[in-house]
Amino acid sequence: MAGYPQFELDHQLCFALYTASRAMTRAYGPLLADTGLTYPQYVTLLALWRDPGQARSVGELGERLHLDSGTLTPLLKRLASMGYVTRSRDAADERRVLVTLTADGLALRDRLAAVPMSIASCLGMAPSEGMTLREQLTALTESLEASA
Amino acid sequence: MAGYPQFELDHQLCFALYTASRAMTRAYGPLLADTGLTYPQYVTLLALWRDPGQARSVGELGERLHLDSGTLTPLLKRLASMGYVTRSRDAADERRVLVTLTADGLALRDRLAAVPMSIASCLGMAPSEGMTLREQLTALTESLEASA
DNA sequence: CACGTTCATATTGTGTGCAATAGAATTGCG
DNA sequence: CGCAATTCTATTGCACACAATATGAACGTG
Repeated sequence: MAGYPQFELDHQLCFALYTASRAMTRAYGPLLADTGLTYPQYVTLLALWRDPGQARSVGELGERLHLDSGTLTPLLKRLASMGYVTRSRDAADERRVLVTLTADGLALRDRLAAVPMSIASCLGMAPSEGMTLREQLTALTESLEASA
Repeated sequence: MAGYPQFELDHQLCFALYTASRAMTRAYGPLLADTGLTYPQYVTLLALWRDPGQARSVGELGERLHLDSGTLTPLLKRLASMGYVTRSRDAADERRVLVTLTADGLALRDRLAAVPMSIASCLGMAPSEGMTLREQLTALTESLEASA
C-alpha cells in the first residue's frame, strides 16, 4: 500500500512555513523582552517608525500589516496603555481612529536599533539569500491572497 | 536624515514570513470548512495519518509539530470531541496520554485527499520551486531553533 | 434634506500559541 | 528500599488571529 504521499508532513510547504514563522516569532521574544513588546506589536511599530510624525488610521495600519480591526484594536490599546502610541478619533471623519507615536514610542526605535542585526545572525544564511527568500514569500502571499 | 533602513517593513524577512504564514492558514479555511477543522488541527491529523494504527503520545506529536502541551492539549480535546481521535492514558506509563485516530478521523484522509492539490494551485509557483522554498524554510527553522 | 447604503472601527466568540506553574508518575542514586 | 530529581501532561494567564456582528458616521440619491 503506497499510502497518501500528498499528505507527508515533511513535503508540505504550508507546514514548513507555519513552523518557520513560529520559530521566527519565538526568536524575537528575548530581544523584545526589555521593552515588554510582543512580535506583532513590534511589527506595528515598524510601520509607524517609517514616518514618525504621520498619524495612521487603524485601517491603513491593517492594510499595511494584513491584519483586521479585531486584531489591531486590542493590540493598539495595549501599545497605548504602555505609552508608546496614542489613539484618537479623526476630527475630519469621526469613523476613523488615528494612531500616533508618542515620544516614548519613537525612542524605542533607538533602543531596538540592534534587533534586526541580532536576528540576521540567527538566520543561518547570507543577506542575499535572505533577500531572495523574502521576495519569494512576498510573491507567495500575493498568490494566496489573489486566490481567496 | 537617512533614517533607519534596517527597520523598513518591506525589507524584513520576518514580516514576509509572518504574512505568508497567515495567508496560507487563511487559504486552508474554505477547504477545511466542511469538516469543521482548523489548520492546526489539520496539521495534527497529517501527523496521525502517517501511520494510522500507531498511537502517539502528546509529547511525540508536540515534537513533530513543534508545539507544546499548552497548545496541543485543548486542540486534541477538540479533535476528540469531534470524534476524530481518542485520548487515553498509557497503561505502561501513566504520565503519558496516547492519541489514536478513530475510523472517522481516518476517513477524513479520503475526504480531504484533494486538499494538497487545491492549495498547490494557489501558490503561483512550480512544484520544484515550492520544494526548494520548503527546504529553505526548514533550514531556517533549524537555524532559528539552534540560536534559541 | 431625508434615508438607505456604505464605510470604519469596535465587540464577541472561538481557537490557537506559549511562558509559567502545577501535579502526578517514573527514574535513578545512594 | 527511600526519596530527590526528572519526566510528562494539564492548567492558567495573556496575547494574538479572524469570522461574524454591531455601532455609529459619512455619503449619495431622489
